[in-house]
Amino acid sequence: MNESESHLDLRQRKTRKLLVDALISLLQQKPFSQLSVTDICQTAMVHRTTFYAHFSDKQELLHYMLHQLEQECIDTCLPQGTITNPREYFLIATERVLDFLSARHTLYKACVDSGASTAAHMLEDYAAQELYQRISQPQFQKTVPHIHPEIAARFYAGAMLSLIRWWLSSDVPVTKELLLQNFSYFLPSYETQMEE
Amino acid sequence: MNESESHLDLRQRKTRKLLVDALISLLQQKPFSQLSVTDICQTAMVHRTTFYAHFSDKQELLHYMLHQLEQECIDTCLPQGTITNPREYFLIATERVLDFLSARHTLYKACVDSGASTAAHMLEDYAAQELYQRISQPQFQKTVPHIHPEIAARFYAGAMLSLIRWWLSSDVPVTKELLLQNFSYFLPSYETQMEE
DNA sequence: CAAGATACTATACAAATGTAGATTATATAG
DNA sequence: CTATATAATCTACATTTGTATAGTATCTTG
Repeated sequence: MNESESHLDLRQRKTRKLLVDALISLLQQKPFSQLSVTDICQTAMVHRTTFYAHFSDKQELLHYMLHQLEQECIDTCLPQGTITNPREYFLIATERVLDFLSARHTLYKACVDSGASTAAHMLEDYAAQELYQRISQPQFQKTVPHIHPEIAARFYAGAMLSLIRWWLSSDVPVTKELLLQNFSYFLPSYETQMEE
Repeated sequence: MNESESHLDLRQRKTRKLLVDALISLLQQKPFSQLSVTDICQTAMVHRTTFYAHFSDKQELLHYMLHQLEQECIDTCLPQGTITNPREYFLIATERVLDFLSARHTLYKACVDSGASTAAHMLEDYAAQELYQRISQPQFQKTVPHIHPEIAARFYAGAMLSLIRWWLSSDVPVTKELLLQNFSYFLPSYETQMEE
């Protein structure tokens, strides 16, 4: 998606950036449901017909914005390189995503309230895809033998994002440290059985 | 939610049922984004002003409909009574939810495509809540000692729904049996360590 | 069953939506 | 730099949305 973006006309990229920035700015003030396409275009200083040349409605703009946010999150938060220790890999990823979304808490909340697919929900599909590639590495597969790698990816991505969504949405029912510590309990240990 | 429904005026329940039925019927033909409130009201034979007396927009009607669907799913699929074997509990629940949603595949797909919160996503919050109550049972807690019960609930609910969503959305990449068998690998075993 | 409450209908209207066609401005390739 | 393609603007219009107000039908309570 990002690479296809770069092949866009300069004018198109400019227009989309203006619209996304306008949306983010307006979401700090009003909930998504109360924003009109007209509002967004006025703030973005883009003609309304131009808007419809890019997006079929405001929902589509929201998804486009979330898509970019997720890409940034994935790039930033998922550890690069070979997985030598799956347990550590998941813990690092979870903590980073938690921090990433916490730092954008206002925007995250606005998206959750918007009734559209939440950032976390869309993130899950991305995260699962990324995890799938990494989980396919032989190093990792040793830790969950006989398991379909995509099933493992979906399982851990879903569990991870579910916990993150819960933690961000609730009013901090437990500390981040406790959450991560509990999460680690469920993770496959490396060549050994669960410790206590 | 359901119990508050029953306290509604007869006329209101009738109107809501007509609107929900109209929505479900129309979703068999067009994607949600192409439905107008006017369309829905014509099909439902309900005046448009009446619609707005119940829901602020079509998204809200969609959520209302999904809410009912989820309630039915929870009631139907989650095993009742005391949990004597957590592993079996999760497996039964997963299989039943899978079957429940499979039987409503057209509607499920339409909701996923609608860009609104998917049924599965909203289901997750419900399922987690329900699981939380059951996981609080001492019988279950023995199997995951020292774990915050709500964290366990969110973890398993997220993982379970993630797999279900994946399985329903993809074009059946694996058999249902393999999915369940793999899922069982991740479940806490009863008073013993992970088997190999 | 009658009275009062309240939900539905009807009409009207301002605002927003989504689209079509013509014109202007700008990016890109040669 | 220039020609060409194409994106953005502008205008106009039919449709939809969301709301306000008044009248009609229906439910519920006593």
